[in-house]
Amino acid sequence: MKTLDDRALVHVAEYFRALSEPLRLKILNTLSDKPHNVGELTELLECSQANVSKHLATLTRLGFVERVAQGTSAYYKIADPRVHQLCELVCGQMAQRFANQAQLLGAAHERPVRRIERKAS
Amino acid sequence: MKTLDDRALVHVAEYFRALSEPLRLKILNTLSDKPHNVGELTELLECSQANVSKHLATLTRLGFVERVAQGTSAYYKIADPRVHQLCELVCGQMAQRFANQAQLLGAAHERPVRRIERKAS
DNA sequence: AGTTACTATTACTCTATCGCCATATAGTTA
DNA sequence: TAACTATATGGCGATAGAGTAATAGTAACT
Repeated sequence: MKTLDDRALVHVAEYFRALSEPLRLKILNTLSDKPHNVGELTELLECSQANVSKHLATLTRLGFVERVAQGTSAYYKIADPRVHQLCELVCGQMAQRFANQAQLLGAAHERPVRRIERKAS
Repeated sequence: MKTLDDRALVHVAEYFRALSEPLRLKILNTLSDKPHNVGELTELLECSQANVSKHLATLTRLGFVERVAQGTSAYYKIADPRVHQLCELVCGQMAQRFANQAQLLGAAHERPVRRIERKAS
C-alpha cells in the first residue's frame, strides 16, 4: 500500500467502486452458491434483466465473475473467490463498529443502526 | 456472506463506496504512516482544504479514521488497521488479473488494464 | 426462410457526489 | 472585545452512475 502511485490508486478505487452497489453485492452473493444465468438472477434478485446484465458486465470487466455461454443462455460464476474475503473483512469491520457504538452509546445516535434480522425467501 | 439481508448489504456497499475514491485512498495511505492534520494532508495531497475535510468526514463517519482535536488543528489517524488488509486484497486481485492478461495477450498493449475486447464490426 | 427464448446494448431520466468557491464555526492570542 | 488561524460546511456546476424501456443481437428449433 505504501508505494502505490496515483494510477494504481485509481484502479484500486475502481475495484472498490464495483463493490459499492448493493445489487452487485447481491449478485456476487447469489453466485457464491453456484453459477446462474441471467434469467435466474433476474428472478432471484427481483429486478430487470437489463439491469442485471449491466451489472454483470461491470463485474466481468473487473474480473470478479466469469461468463460461460451455454446455448442461448449466459452463465456467470465467481472468478476470484477472494471477493468473499473482502466482504468478510468489511463485515468484520461493521460488526466491530456496531459493537463499539453499542458499548459507548447504548441507544440513540445520529445514525441509528437497526439490527433487525429479516429473511425473505 | 450467505445470510446477509438487504439492509446489511447496503451497509457493506457503503463501506466499499467510501474506498472507491482515489483521494480517499490516498488519505488513508498517507495516514497509514502517521497521523496528520488537515493542513498537512492538504499540502501532501496537493488538493483543496475543503475537499480533504469533506473526505475526512466521510472516512470518519464510517469509522476508517479517527479525529483528535488539538488546538485549532484536527489530527486524523487510522482507526481500524484492517483497511490495509482490504487494500492488499484488492492489490492482490489486481496483480493476479494483470498476470492473467499478460499471459493471455502477450503484453503488446501499453495500457492493458480494463481493456475488454468487444466484438468489432 | 420464420419463430421463439435469452441476453446485450442503446437512449434516456434521475439521483448522487466530486471538486471548487465562499462562508461559517471553533480555538487561540493579543 | 477583535484579529488570526485552522477546520467544517453550504451552494453550485459538472459529471458519473443506476434504473428503465425499447431495441438489437444471438442461438436453437420448426
